[in-house]
Amino acid sequence: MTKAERTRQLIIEKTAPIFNQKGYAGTSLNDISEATGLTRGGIYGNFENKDEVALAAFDYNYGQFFGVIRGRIKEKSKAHEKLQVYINAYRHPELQAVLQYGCPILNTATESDDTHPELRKRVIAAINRWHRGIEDIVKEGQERKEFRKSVDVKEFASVFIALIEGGVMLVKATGNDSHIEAALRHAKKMIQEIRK
Amino acid sequence: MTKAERTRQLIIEKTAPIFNQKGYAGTSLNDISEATGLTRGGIYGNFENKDEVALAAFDYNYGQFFGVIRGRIKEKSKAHEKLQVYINAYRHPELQAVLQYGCPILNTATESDDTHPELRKRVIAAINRWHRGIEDIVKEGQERKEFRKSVDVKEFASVFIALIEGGVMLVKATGNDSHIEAALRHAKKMIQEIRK
DNA sequence: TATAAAATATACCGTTTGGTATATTGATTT
DNA sequence: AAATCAATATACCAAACGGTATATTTTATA
Repeated sequence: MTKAERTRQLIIEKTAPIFNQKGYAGTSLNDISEATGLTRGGIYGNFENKDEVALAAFDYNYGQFFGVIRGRIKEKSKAHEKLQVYINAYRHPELQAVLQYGCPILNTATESDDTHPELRKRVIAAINRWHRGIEDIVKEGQERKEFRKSVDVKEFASVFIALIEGGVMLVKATGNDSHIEAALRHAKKMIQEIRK
Repeated sequence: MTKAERTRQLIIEKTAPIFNQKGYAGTSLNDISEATGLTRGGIYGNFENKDEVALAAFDYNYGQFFGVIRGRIKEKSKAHEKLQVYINAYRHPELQAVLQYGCPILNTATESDDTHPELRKRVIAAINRWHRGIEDIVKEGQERKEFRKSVDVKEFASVFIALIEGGVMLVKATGNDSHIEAALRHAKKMIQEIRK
């Protein structure tokens, strides 16, 4: 790992939380400079422009989140336990840093959908992978006869994600935990209801 | 209505969609100037600063949305029909303009929660009023013996809102209608399930 | 250890930012 | 129609913006 590669990584790690907190438009090069302890030269020697930093930061945030999730899912054998991982994620200590300023997918989605096509592409890819991940778990559950065959897999995944993201929005905005607790409790019920 | 009052209203109406599209940090005074056809003088003669314009714009967007919703709810007599109004809102032509760039509550919530306390206050107030509105409908349904007494009213409202907002996020980000269709279909099922 | 190459700091660029003092226009009243 | 006052345009400000050319430092190679 060369010096530049390490610096690039440092820039990503230090700015990722800032982009998640302040958004793309709200994060300035001064913010980036301050957070990394590097001057403009150090940043532009490793990234072409602010866009590239933002894209890499989103990828990092996304990767952090699903890295932990994937790891926890692998520990589980039953499909309903794997789905449950997403429900427990909100309270998982390893994810506190990433989720401190809200879900990066939610935050980046709402900012980029009408303003930043490149960032939006990444968001779409992230959502699709998350969606497919849930689909796969449900399908697996169906094949093992753990879940009913009648479940509409895609529909389940959409509702499951919408619930979680909606709950995150409500709790981050209001500071009132009861919102996400309600959403997650409902998601749990959904899992129970598709079990045979 | 004085000239200044009309101008103030014009500024709000013209900038409200822009703030919803580009966000607070992403909307510049040039944007405001362009959209209204006014120069800086005309804007700062009617608003103290950019913050005031943004706050007024949010209130306007919020008011537009719930104005239409409230009107439609009044037309309905049964509680389950009133809840259904929220589900149909997404496709209501009168709301197309407001929802064109996404839900203002969702957009403003994700941007302001860690950056803009004043804006966040408005968002919280909006969410609370929405939440209470749903609570009241469900309570009314319980009193008329249309809904089960066992329903946790607050919990129902949180899940209902989370579903809708999560669905809006997914459809706006991906452009794939199936997400919100799934979320709204599920919300409809939730209404059916609390009916006696 | 001298030298070449890579990585970062410095100092700057033009543009855009939010905001203001003042001149000018438009409306209202006498 | 003149005078007055409210409302908007003009012209400007300092600061912050994203970005770049070049000097300097740090690292790796010979």
